[in-house]
Amino acid sequence: MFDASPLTQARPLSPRDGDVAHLPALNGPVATFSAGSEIYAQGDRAGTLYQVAFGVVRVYRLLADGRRQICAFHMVGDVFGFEAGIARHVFADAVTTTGLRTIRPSSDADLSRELYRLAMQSLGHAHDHLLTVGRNDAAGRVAAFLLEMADRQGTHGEQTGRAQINLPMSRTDIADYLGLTIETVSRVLTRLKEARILRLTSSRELQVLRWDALEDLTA
Amino acid sequence: MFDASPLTQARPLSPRDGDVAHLPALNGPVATFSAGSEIYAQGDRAGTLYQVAFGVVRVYRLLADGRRQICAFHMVGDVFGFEAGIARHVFADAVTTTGLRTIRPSSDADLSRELYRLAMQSLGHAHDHLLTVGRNDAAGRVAAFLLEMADRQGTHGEQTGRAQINLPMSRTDIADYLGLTIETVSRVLTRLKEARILRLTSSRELQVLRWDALEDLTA
DNA sequence: CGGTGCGTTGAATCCGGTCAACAGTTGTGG
DNA sequence: CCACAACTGTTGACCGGATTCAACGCACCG
Repeated sequence: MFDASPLTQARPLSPRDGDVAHLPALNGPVATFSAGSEIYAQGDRAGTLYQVAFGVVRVYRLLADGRRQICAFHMVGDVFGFEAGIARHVFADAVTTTGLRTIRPSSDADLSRELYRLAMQSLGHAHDHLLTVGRNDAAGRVAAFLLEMADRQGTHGEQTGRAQINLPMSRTDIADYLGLTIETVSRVLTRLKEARILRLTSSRELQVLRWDALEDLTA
Repeated sequence: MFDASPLTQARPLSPRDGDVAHLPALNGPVATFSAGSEIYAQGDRAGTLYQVAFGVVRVYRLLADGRRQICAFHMVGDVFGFEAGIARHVFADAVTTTGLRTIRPSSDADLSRELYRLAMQSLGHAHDHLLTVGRNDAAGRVAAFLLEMADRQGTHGEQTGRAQINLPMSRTDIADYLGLTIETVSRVLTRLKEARILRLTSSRELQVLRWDALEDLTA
């Protein structure tokens, strides 16, 4: 459809760019959260940062009528919990059973430098995500989502067999991440299946048959 | 056309405490950019931060086919230019004639602490903006945009006469900020006029007659 | 078994996009 | 000064994609 010019790379910058942060917290104790349990809520006192040891976390904002916008999914190694002020202005809870290490920002120069870099990665991701939500149709958003998940699982571009992606989150979560409805997400996935771009091995697991086709969809 | 008012931005939703930053750069020289001129481009080497002395800046991402998503408008006092890595992954250029002071991040602890806070404000704004783009219809997005502009100009909630909002940017800019088309933006504005919620004094200036109605639209 | 949560599929509706024409403003040059 | 072009913004008609509403399949679990 469109050829991606080298300048305008729409590809999300993978959080693995600087790979998993080597933070002091990596040695700390791991707190376990069961699927669906709250990590923090809007209005809570901010300050603590978290690093995902295992599992998946969703960070989101809510509207009064229940509409939800998921800002990001956080997976192994990711650090989240950055806030501008004294209070949380987003919610965070565990998608699956999740282990977290807490980080208390110290005055250590090297540490805060590293945390700054990680926070800027969050900002970069937010910008990327804004682009996909604001300027892609339903198919493009789902494609972008799948490519992001593949990146995170290190299976992006792998040949058949290794091209497995598993989705730890529900259709509702995906829809709320992409600004769509669950029905639309479902329909796009079946259309991608019918177009031989994906193979849906189960509702939470799929195979990518044609990466290039997926990338074309994100335009 | 753009008066540099004292800018007492009292944010109702997100607690954006401590407005204009008191940064050392405030005393530095101001570089002037004419309307439309580029400040930096995607791929440029990152590192420099900027503070707006006067005027308006748009920060955006581009797709290969020209589609654009504006991430943020920056006005007097705002600091922008934060990046995760060594290279820019967004574009920035002047909407109107704009003056900028440059900030080179030093090792000063207090400065970096302040810059960290400002960077986190950018992250918070990105999350807010993602919510409006992802979970609001056209009217809700335009309403959210107008409320944001009013906040920035310190006219939010003011009675008739002071309820003037001026829009330094074109309809195209607004559309690319909200993930809409210029036609839709225009239609929403005329509908808001017909509903006696706004009064359009000119294409770049309007009056808010009913703030509550605007806020209801954002749901 | 029936209940519940999750996902898929279908049909009808509607909102926003697309295409097109037109109006208002600014700027340029004869 | 006027004529014209170029740009920006508005409005209309039509269309299509995403939502809405609804039914159904399926796995899991009491």
